[in-house]
Amino acid sequence: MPEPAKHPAPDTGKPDKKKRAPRRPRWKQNPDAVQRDILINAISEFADRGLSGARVDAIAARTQTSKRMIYYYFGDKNGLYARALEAAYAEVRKGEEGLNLDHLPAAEALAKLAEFTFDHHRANPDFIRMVMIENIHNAEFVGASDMIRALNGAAIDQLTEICRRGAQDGSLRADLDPMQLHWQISAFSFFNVSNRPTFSALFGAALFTPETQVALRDDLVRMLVEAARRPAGTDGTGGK
Amino acid sequence: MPEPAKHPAPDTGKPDKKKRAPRRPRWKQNPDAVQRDILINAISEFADRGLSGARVDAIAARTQTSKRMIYYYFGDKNGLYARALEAAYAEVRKGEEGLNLDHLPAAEALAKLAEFTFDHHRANPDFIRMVMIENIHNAEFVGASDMIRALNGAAIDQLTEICRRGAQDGSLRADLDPMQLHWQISAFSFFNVSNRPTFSALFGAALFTPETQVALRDDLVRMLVEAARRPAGTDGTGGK
DNA sequence: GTCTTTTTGTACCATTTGGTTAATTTGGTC
DNA sequence: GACCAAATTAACCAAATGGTACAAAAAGAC
Repeated sequence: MPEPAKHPAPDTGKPDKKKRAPRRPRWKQNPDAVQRDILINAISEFADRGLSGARVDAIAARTQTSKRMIYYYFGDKNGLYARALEAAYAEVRKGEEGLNLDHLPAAEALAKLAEFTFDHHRANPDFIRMVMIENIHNAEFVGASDMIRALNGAAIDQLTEICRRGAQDGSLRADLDPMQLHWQISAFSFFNVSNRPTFSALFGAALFTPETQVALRDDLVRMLVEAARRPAGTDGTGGK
Repeated sequence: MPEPAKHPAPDTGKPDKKKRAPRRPRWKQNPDAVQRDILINAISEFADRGLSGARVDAIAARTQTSKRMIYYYFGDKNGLYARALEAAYAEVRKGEEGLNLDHLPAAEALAKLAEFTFDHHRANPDFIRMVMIENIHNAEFVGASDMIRALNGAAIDQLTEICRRGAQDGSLRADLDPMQLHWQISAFSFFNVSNRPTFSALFGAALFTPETQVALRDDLVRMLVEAARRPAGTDGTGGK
């Protein structure tokens, strides 16, 4: 990770306050690193304070660069937010790549996907908060991003494939709706992170200890997979 | 609902712009109605735009009264927000009163409670959005309100009672945790409203037609109640 | 009625905040 | 090494915004 280029030397010449010869410190160009620096810190600030609550000056202060550069590269606050949102999606997406479900029996693939989603959401609270903020703003920016739509389309495709295999070999109900499944998995996994503050404030932190979280997750996955199997004990495939 | 008291007559005297004798229109005092007017519109504005995004001037413009009165009654923006949050909780709470679960078998009571929660959340999007905003702000204000804590304690008590009865007559598993049940019911019901914007933007509105919502709800309630029953088909109580 | 307290409207202010102007340096090219 | 576009810094600005000062009008006490 290349440093965002700053302060190579505090300027050897005298300060010289006069308008002539302001004698600024030397610096190196590094547009990519500067933009990444800005985006990373923008995500933090937006996730912390929301779109309206975030301050451009605060983002600038977090970075190694200046406010002017934010406007130089991203136009305005909303432009920065839109790019930060996409960056957050992309970042989270990277973490999903390792998951390989194709070789697993459908029911197990479903269980593994749900389990992974729960853990992954939990590990990326800033991303969750960005999505919360988007929802407060009626998904104005998510809707405008082709990239984000493509990313989520892939998630549905994954589930569609699982459903197809499950229906084919009879391990899962044939009338499952991939979108509804996605909705259910997301609901648990998302809520667990998004509403942790109010839930903790009202009922204490008991549900959020590592052990309880695992128990909660496993209960939910079991419940979900059970519901996705054939109605009664018709079959038995997929039982580990 | 008493009108918030305003403009009973547009002032009979001449306008008279001079500093002397401004000659304002007559008005009647109605502190309660004015405060309610402010709170209702504050909830709308905060729910629409978030705590930082909401503008005190915009709230004032929504009311029949003036910005000055907001500060007179609520001190500052945060004070108004805190009161609006409490008012939103209280308002939603009122809608929960009719629910009478004590005379139902435990499993049915659980089903009815879950079903009701789903519908009730769906019918109160502004309340959900206030809670979302609170979560963005780390539940700072929820945590500070005894009233809100009390309200939610009651929700847990309700579930505790159901669990007790269910364990006693064997219709529900004995190891159920009321708080976890509350978490599960809330997760579905809350997410369904809170994340509707992004979900719609990404996957279309199919999941949010009235019919699909009912189907979604019933699936979830069935799933949840099924998981809360005794492990296998041990018993059979509660089957309608 | 008169005096005090509460409630309301108008105009205003200080600060914050998103955004900009203009100068300066870098790094490459001819 | 002169020249130029892209990158960067520093200082600045106008508008928006939370909050107030002040005076006037109704209500309430006596």
